[in-house]
Order: sequence, then structure tokens, then C-alpha cells
Amino acid sequence: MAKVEKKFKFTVLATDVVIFTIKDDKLQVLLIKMKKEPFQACWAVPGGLVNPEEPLEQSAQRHLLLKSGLKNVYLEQLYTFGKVKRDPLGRVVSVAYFALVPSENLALKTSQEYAGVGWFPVNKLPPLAYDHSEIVALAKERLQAKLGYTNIIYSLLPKHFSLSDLQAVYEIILDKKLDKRNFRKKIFSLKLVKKTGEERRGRAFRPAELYEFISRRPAVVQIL
Amino acid sequence: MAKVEKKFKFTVLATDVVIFTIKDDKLQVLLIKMKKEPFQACWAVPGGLVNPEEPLEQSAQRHLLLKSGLKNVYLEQLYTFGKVKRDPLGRVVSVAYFALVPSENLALKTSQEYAGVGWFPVNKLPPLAYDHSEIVALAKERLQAKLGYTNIIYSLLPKHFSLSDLQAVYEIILDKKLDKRNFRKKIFSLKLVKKTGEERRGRAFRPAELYEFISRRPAVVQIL
DNA sequence: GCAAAAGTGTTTAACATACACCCATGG
DNA sequence: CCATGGGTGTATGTTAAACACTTTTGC
Repeated sequence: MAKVEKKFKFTVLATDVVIFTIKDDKLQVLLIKMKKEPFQACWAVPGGLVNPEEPLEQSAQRHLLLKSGLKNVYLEQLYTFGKVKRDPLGRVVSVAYFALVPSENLALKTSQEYAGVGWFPVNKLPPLAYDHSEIVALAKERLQAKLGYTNIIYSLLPKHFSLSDLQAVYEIILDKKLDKRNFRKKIFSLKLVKKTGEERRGRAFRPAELYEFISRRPAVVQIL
Repeated sequence: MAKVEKKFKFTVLATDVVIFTIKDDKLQVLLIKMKKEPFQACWAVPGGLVNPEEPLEQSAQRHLLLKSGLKNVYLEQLYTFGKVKRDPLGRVVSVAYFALVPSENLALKTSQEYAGVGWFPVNKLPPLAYDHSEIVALAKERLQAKLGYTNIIYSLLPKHFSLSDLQAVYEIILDKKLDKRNFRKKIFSLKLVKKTGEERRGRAFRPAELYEFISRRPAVVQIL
């Protein structure tokens, strides 16, 4: 028998959400600090049980809203984790999602339920509760893959941005340098963005033209 | 309240498995005919509840073995379906898998639990129970996509096969013709197969050289 | 005038595509 | 000898990759 008293008699369902953003030129993940045993003071990805009359995605959205205060962000089902002993309190099967939130307007909300909340660079995560390290690693892989053949990067950028901003986000997530001229050629040829007519001034160098995405809906597009 | 008496008081977990094979030059799906209400005499994809101490994939494998008699086939988690009212008997969340089984050695097993079992061309499916039409449609999409960037097609072919056999499987699943010479060039350049030295004789035309896969483990490879 | 990022084309190599005929066999 | 699928090469177009300098601004 387990050393920890089981809380759940039956198999229960949870959702967990890996929330990504770009902050300080790094890909960061939102983590919450747990209060309760058996992972007291451990960091984890936001999540919780699915309500009986609640669709899965709505459950994920609820945790997302609670922790990040954000609605209408990119949210995608990632994978369902079902190892029997992933939670010491009982059989908890978790449907993991990942979300992409823009770097602006980040207002973290903590709640009484948790001891804290914060952003962590995905490459320097603390040890995580449950199998959450595995979940985050898979989410990162999926994100990297999807950047290559979809347009979902729009969900990490503000309404207006420079092409250098855009390129930087690709470089940060893929963790490799891209050629500026080839990059621009590709982005233009795919008709992903258009000029806003504005430019960003006020810095000690040439102003950057600002662009916006022509479409902010997920689409498959061969980028890389 | 629902018209049908609920069987499950709490949310329960199930797995469903979309089993694909190539048969009669068509992509076919294994379906079972249900005995019980509320889908009496309806066709459905094999599946069932997850046991309390059973990992998800093992549950899928169990249903796979029960219906197809096959072990050690390609099996991959597809998506988790969680609409609240997808099952009239209560809240059943289903983790869907898809499996690829070789066209040889197909020995269908029926069981007392079901009224029948059979293969159906994926393009001519009968109406299915629950949301299984949606599940099969998604599985087919995933399979088509994965053919393009992985080597999983090996799991649909027998140990020895001709290059025309291989090409035919691609053409059937992708539902488009491929150029024979370009196809061979690609397959050879990727070092996916090697000659067995044998050839297939006994037909009224030139014998075909037989090949085998160099690796029969899943790998990412740009094929299309 | 200097530091810093913005912006801009061309050349080359690799790959994808299109395409048609001869070969070997069983009957 | 005929019908059938098996097997093979080249030429062209498209796309990816490599590469460096000029421009514009704030200070």
C-alpha cells in the first residue's frame, strides 16, 4: 500500500496547462507554488480537477484564467498523462494543454490556494511536482514543431511588432539563429503580415517599421 | 434530466482504439457491432473503461488485442474526447488511440460482448455510435500527416514487400497518385529499405524485387 | 560622428517535378 | 507473342541557403 493516504477512491480526471510566454528574451513557463502536501512548496503547472459538467477545454481555460487572468489565448490539447502512480493521492489522469500568451498585459494572479505564482525560463526550471517536468518538456517540443508548420506564433506577439521582434521569437523558441534576409523573404512570401504604416521610434538607431498579422487564426503554413 | 438512465454517477475514463489496416487496396477500420442500448446494433470503434490500476496505453492495448488478436503493433495516443454529453449513460471521457496493423495475419476475434466485428473502408463507414465518426476522422487525418514525416508506414506492411506495394500503401492512404521514379529515388535516398535478395515470382509479368525496412522503429523522416 | 539595429539582392546549391520506354515473366 | 506490372535517367523549375553592406536614428 502507498505511504500517503489516498484522497481519491476512484480514478479522477484533471487538466493541467503549460502556459508559455516570451519574457526577457526567453521562453518562460508559468508555475504555481503548492501549499498542500505531498508537494508542499513544490512548483507545478496550473491545473486541477475537471468538474462533472465541464468540457475538458473549458476546464483548462478555467485554470488558465485563474492564474494568468487571460482569456481568448491560444490553447491546444497536448497529451493525456495516465501513469497509475503519477499522483500519490490516487489515480489522477491528467489531460494536459498548452497555451501561448502575449508578452504584454501579463498580470499574474495568485490565489489563496497557492503559495505563489511566477514565470520561469523553460531551460531553467526548478524541480516540478508530479510528472510536470515531463509535461513541460513535451509541450516545448510540440511548440517548437508547430512553429515550423503553423502560424501560431501570432499568439505570442502584440498587435504591432517589428520583423526583428518576430524573428527574435522564432530564434528564442527554436534556439537557433536565422538569416535575416531569408527570414523576411519567407514571411513576406507567405503573406503572413502587413505593414501598419506606423514605425517604432525613440531608440538610438533607425526606426523599425511595424507590422501586424493578416490573420490571427490558427492555420497550417510551411514556415521552416 | 436525460431521457436515458445514467449508468455512471461520476466521470469515468475510457479508451477507444481506431485500428487501421490496408485490405483490398483500401484503408480500412475495424469496427464492432454493439449489443447493448443505447447503441444497440450500432457500429463503433473498439474500446471500454480503463481499469483502476491500468495505464492508459495498456488499456488501449487490451482492447486492441481483444478485437484484433494482435500484439506489438504501432499504437499512438490520438486525442482525448471529453464533451459532456458524448455518452448518454453518463460522463465518459475517452482517450482515443490509433493503431496500424499489417494486412497479413488478420484474425478477427469476436466476443460475447459484441454482436459482430468487421473491417470497413474508411471512406464508406456506417453511422457510428457516440462521437466515433469524429474520432475516426481525426485518426485518418493524423495518419495522413504522419505518413509525410515519419516512417510509421512500416507497421502496415509485411516483412517483405515490393516497392510497388510500398508505393501503393502511400497512394491509398494519401488518396493521390505518386510518380514511381521519384518515389523510388526518395525512398532510397532516405535509406529506409534494403533488398532482401528475394523476388516475388509466379505472376504473369516480371518478378518484383523484395525489400525490407532497415528499421522498424518509429522515426521522424521527411518523406513527402 | 558614433553606436546600434533596420533594411535590402544576388548567387549557388539542393531538391522536387515532370516525363517515356524497355524488361522479364506466365500463360 | 502478348499482356502486365517491374524497373530505370534526365532535364527543368523551384526553393533553400549563404553571404555584406548601406541606412537611419538618438545621443
